[in-house]
Amino acid sequence: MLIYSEGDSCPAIAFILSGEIRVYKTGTSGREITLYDIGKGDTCILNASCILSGMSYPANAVSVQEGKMLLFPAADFRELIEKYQDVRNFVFTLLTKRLTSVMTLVEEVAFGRMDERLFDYLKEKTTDGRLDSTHQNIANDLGTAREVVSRLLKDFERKGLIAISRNAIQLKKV
Amino acid sequence: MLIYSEGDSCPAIAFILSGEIRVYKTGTSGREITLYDIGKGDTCILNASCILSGMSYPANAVSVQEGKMLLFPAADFRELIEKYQDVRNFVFTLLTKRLTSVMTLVEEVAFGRMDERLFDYLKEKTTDGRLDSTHQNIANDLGTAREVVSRLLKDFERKGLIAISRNAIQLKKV
DNA sequence: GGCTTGTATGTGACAAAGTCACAGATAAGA
DNA sequence: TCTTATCTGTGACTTTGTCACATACAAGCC
Repeated sequence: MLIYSEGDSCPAIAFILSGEIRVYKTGTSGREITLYDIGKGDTCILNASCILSGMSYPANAVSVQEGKMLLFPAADFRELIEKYQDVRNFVFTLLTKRLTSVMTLVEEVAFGRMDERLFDYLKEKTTDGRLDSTHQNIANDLGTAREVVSRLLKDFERKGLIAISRNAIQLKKV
Repeated sequence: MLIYSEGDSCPAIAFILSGEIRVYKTGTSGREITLYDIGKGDTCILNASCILSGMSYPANAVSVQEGKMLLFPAADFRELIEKYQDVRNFVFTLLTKRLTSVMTLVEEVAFGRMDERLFDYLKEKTTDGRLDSTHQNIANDLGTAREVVSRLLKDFERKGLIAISRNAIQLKKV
């Protein structure tokens, strides 16, 4: 489900109680790239920063896994920020973490090789050696084309690193 | 002059009085990409956020044009933040702007065509239709290789869009 | 002037990644 | 079983990045 689109204003700040949200950018050709995921216990900090700076939401957010979130009205959140130092520190820290992680993403996209990025992705996203996803979804996370993912995965399979089946990839043990 | 390297800690926050600073990332192959520039009146917000979150500097910063900056000790800055709402708003807003601009950079690097990015760069960096820079410096800003910039500029020249000379590019009027 | 040295630019050949077009394969329902 | 939608595979071609090397230009020195 779509939660925010680029250019939206933020009437409230969301604290994620369960589920998972993907924050991503879209290119003209229809390709997508995931900026980061937010899950249980996280706050959509982009939300917070929009509220505090009065700017509009600069990306898209969509729920990957259904879940619940607490929506805290913008005005009340501003009050919290004014009153409690801990809240301020929490927000500053999270904002810095996101800025840092997005900077690292720039580096990876600009200089990283696709095969390495894909393999790292598999290692990270896999649970018990298994990832249930389509090549298209993987491509949307990495910011590349579906065909590129399909080709590289086929290479990995030929090298005996993984096993491919429809909607799933099995990472083989070394 | 190198100001910060990736992993440095931040003992103070810098307010730029004159000159210009380039914040960039480096890849393993030696290629570079500029994340953003900061100039007169700007604050190195990455600095601020490191101070407030206790993290280390996640990029490199180097002075492009010599100038002066006011260094404000970290502890004093923390006090300022606690006392004045205006300072907090200033920091939140700047942090959000940077996060937004770096997100946009991800989009450009992931989906943009190099010829378009280069031409936009020329239009932006040019003063009175002239840019004094080497192909290598341009490549370092855009996150590509020198050869790519040289080739594309040659194409532009053949199309009559620019004139190339050593250390300078002249943008022709349409 | 010519010579040397360093920096900047040009270019061909090849590798990696993205685009386009289409062929099969598989799953889900009617 | 048949139809339809989704997912995956692949060849041909373009764009971008890498490597190797050839010029070209500027500045200082003899």
